[in-house]
Amino acid sequence: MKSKSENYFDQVFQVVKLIPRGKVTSYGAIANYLGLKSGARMVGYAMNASHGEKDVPAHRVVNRNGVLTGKHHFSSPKEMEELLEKEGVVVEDDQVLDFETVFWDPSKYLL
DNA sequence: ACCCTGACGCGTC
DNA sequence: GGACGCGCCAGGG
Repeated sequence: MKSKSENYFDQVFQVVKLIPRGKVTSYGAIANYLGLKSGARMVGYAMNASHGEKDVPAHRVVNRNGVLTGKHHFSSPKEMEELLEKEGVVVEDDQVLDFETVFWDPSKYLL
């Protein structure tokens, strides 16, 4: 047992794993869906731990602005936008275009 | 064992 | 309308 926090870490991982291909979501949306009082911050920390998780597409998680904030955490800064564009998500200047269109809200699409 | 920093978001000034 | 601070947790040096 590492710690109890791993519990909510796992919660975040589950949701991220469920993000459909070609869609993106925001840290806040996940936090809101999980009801994390601390907010998006915890989601961010959780993503940090998602490094070992192979099934966690962290590249589909952006901030509320649609900006690829965590791109620098990948093997290569370009990897995130490449992965997204590969899935059909248009990214320009580290920002997701048509963010509302490709936005996938867990609490809305996930019951 | 302590100090620091870090994938966010929102309310206020 | 822009800038700043707060809240919260964990892992690393």
